[in-house]
Amino acid sequence: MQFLPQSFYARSARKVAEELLGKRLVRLLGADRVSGIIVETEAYCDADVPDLACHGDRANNGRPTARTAVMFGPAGHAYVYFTYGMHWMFNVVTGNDGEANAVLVRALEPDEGLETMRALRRRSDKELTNGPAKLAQALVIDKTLNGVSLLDSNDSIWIEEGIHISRERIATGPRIGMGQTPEPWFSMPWRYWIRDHPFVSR
DNA sequence: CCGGCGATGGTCT
DNA sequence: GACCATCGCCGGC
Repeated sequence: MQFLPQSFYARSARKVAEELLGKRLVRLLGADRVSGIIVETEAYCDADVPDLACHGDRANNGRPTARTAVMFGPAGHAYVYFTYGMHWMFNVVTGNDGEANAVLVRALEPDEGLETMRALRRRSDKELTNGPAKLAQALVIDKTLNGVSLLDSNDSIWIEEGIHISRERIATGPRIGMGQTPEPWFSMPWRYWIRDHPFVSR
């Protein structure tokens, strides 16, 4: 297996968000390998740029809280948080240790473990992983994975090399769900996706 | 099939 | 009360 090295993650969130497109997110469930190709991401708290859309900058004046502590830790770890009373979101920590940096993985193209995903999601195939909470459900991602390392297989979740995505196929735009977030953060084009891909979330 | 809308309901503010 | 969302239901094409 080719685990992405820590040096891949220890860069700006925007760079990592763009380069995660085409990589393979793998979850090991017992003997079952469940995986998908990453097709949509969002950068939060990019290095040295204040980001009021980001938990790490919005909460507690940019200081860590119990919820956001992992974001401030070393790159290459999972930041998993809970929202809307029922959904888990999977992020990867990027940037420098001590700074809040992360990339939200918003959608996958299912690859391995289709039968497992179908049993977990109970939806049509195109609805298996085309949204951040959907892919968390399809890969059984919850708070028990908050803070674990993605740099080896010890915690049954990691990211591998996948398929190459040429620059022409990458689209960018404002992030989803900005709500009352003020400008300029509301419109910052820190969402990345594979153009016209059927598993992108909207 | 697709878009709008209300309900959902834990955690942190 | 807001929140990095989804689902079921309703109307329309």
